[in-house]
Amino acid sequence: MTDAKVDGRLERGEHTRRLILERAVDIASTNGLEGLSIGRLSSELAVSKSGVFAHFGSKEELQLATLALARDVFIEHVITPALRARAGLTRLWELCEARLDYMAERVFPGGCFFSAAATEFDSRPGRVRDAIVASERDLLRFYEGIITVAIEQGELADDTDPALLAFELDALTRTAGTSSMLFDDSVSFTMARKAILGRLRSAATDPSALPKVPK
Amino acid sequence: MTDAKVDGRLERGEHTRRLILERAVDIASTNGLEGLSIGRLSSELAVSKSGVFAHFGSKEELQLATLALARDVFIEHVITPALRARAGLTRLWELCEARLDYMAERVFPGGCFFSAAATEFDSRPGRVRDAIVASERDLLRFYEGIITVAIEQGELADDTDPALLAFELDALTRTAGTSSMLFDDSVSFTMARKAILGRLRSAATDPSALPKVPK
DNA sequence: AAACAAACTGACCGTTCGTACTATCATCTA
DNA sequence: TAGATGATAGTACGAACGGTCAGTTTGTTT
Repeated sequence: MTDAKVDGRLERGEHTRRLILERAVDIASTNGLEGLSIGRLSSELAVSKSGVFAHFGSKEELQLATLALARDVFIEHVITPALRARAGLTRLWELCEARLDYMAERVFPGGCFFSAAATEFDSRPGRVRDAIVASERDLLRFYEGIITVAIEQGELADDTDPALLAFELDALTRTAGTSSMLFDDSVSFTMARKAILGRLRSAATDPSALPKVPK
Repeated sequence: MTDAKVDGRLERGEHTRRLILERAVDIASTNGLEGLSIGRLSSELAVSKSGVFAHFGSKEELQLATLALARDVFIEHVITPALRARAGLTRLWELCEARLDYMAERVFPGGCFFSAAATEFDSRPGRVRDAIVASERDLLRFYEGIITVAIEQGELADDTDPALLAFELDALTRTAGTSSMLFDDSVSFTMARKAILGRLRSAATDPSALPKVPK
């Protein structure tokens, strides 16, 4: 972001900041953003508590920074792969697949970071909540944009409601993630894939453009 | 449960226990089961901390008792109304409606208690998690049982997969709840209703038996 | 080598956490 | 009315919390 880099290498401060945040996302993914504590971070990283604290100035700022890193990771694992696919229905399906894979891969040890953060802060005002809301809204908008293109390209039926379809695909994917954590199995992913494919085929003008629904 | 009642009235101990737990579910619904603290409970209720503590013996036991009360409330607002409806497709639709209503009514100030608890504990072993898993499994089984009856009654297509349809309906409903909290609006419920009706009509042998999909 | 700023440490503050132990209180029975 | 029993209060504990601050280390610049 800033001029923190000096010929490709991170400054000292920026380096430990990264170390702290990488551990922070792991802790927060299992213990929640509120369960994330500066003391635990410092002891696990063998860094003084005040050293950790100095990087952020407040716990809220630490939470926001943690959220920002998690967002970067999400973009890298989900958004970017989708953008590599051909615009329209292909990209939509790739987005669903990439997000399911990202959840199955356990990129964060505690499951999808944003699903956890969203339910944790959905009834608690503040800047952290605002940031989460913005992220979730962006994600839904991203779905909707892709769906709109698919409609314009004639791949999805004219009467498809982009916001509604986005909601449905998001719900199925999101729930698959938490269910797989809760029940500690992967059948949720299989079901989500079936459900998503079924829904897309029912909205597609040419269902054969999509992978077959697995039995 | 036990002989705590004496001719219809609660014993002294059982009475304050209720008071404590009723406040506990409210706090936990917004702050999480881990964010629930004995100290806060005691100060808000003007009861000594040790007085609160004595009822449960440990925080974990308090969490389990809170969960049990939340479960009772859920059953009262969702399961019981569904059971009043005619078995089969009617009951299935009533279950979805009742659960959406229960979320829209904000029975708990922090949104659906179980959705929050599930994501909070989905990666944290212990008795609390076990209890949550059991509840969620019971709920899915309840869906599946109703779906199976609807198939047997010829209301849903023979090739309907009960577990898959249960997963889909649960996902749409659950996500509507957290989305409505997060975005602070009610369009999520409208979308969930549309999506659920659309899905049920596609699986129903006689779609006209279901309410019309609202525009 | 001196100077300087940024990074980091260690000790400490006040508060709250869960939990323990003992004493007091209310209620019912003998 | 005396005693027993269970419910609640009071106090204290060690640990962890977020946060402060003065001082030391480190790396760069001159």
